[in-house]
Amino acid sequence: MPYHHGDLPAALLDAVQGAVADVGVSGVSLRDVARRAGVSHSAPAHHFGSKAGLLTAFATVGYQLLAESVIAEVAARNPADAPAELAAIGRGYVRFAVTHPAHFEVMFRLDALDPANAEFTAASEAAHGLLIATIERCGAAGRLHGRSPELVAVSAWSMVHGLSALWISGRLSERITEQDPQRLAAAVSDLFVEAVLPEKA
Amino acid sequence: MPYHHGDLPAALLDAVQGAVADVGVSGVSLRDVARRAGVSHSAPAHHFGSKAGLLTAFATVGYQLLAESVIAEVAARNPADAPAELAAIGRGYVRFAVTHPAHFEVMFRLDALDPANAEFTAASEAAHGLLIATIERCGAAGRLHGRSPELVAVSAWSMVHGLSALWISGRLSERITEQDPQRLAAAVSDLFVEAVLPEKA
DNA sequence: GTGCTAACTTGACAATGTCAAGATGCTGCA
DNA sequence: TGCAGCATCTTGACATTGTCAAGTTAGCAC
Repeated sequence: MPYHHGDLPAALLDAVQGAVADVGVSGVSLRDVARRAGVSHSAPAHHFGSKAGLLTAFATVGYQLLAESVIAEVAARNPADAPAELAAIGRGYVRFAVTHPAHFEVMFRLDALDPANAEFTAASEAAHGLLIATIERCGAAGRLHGRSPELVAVSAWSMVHGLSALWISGRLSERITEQDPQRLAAAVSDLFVEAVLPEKA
Repeated sequence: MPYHHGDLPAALLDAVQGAVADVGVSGVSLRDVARRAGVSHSAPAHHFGSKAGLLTAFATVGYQLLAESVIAEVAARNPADAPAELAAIGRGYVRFAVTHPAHFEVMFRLDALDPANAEFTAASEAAHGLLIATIERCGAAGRLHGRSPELVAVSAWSMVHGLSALWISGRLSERITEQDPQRLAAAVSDLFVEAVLPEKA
């Protein structure tokens, strides 16, 4: 174990993921993260300033992973039109959440983060831009049927965000027969697009 | 300040609300709650067993308030049919969340709660039952248009839950012109009902 | 009044976040 | 090569926290 780690910040962010998975976000401590990375108890604070700084950096990685997941899902589906692309975005959003639950949970614990952090807000903004661009293309294709783009964007975002949050909380899977979150996400996304953005008015 | 408080458990639950509002869920401590109620540092643990016990009791009250808000909204609107009732439930859900953000946040911090608590699960179940009953009545009225009741229930729940969570997080109001969450909730609920449960297929 | 029991306090302990001070080793420059 | 500067990481300390054991107070049945 060399004195200089090589890339301790990255190792610490990995350790956060493990800690969240093991003890939940509320149970994460800087000292536990340090132990997992094999360094002294105050090494995390040296690199990230504070506990909030560490979690904010972890959440920033989360937004980057979210954007990657959405982009990958859209690319894989090669959607025929803008509404199909919106459905793919929904699938990508939920797929990110269920494959990276630790990141997802931390991303929305604003009271444990430093919301003014520039990289954090930039990453959040970038991910949100993907949604807005697709909604605008739905409008350009005449598929909003007179509805406000803002309203459609908020509704779509709320739906996939709520699905992700409820699924991760376990509250949803208790009350439903479908146990595959990906299939559920596809069904919910398709329902929204078919009902709200149909081909004919 | 008498030795016997009268109703210290209720006073402690009130103190939790104030503490969450002031310092966020992550910042709440048993000792701070005790100080706010004017009692010794371990009085909360005496009544609620542990920090998780206190927060679970607070979340249980939250589910009761949620059910009350939903029922009040339905009663106030006197909906003409089951889909209109579903829209009213959506409004009531979001209204609860924005008027009781502290309760709402704690209710879904499963890692800080005792999810096995019987009163907690019962209150959660009761609130959920309101949604399921209305969805079933939508089905009986032929308004599901062949869709699975489960899928419609999950979609509706996800949408209002996501809207509530995003609004409370502040992430939503930054990116939208509508600044009245009640109007936004009404618009989103109506959009869902009009698009997914229209009068004619 | 006299026990009895629930309500609450006091005191202690290990663990935590943060800060100051120190130790270590890389890196550029003579 | 040698050395000065500096980022990296450690050590040690302090106030605060959650929890538990033991003690104190007061309502209440008889």
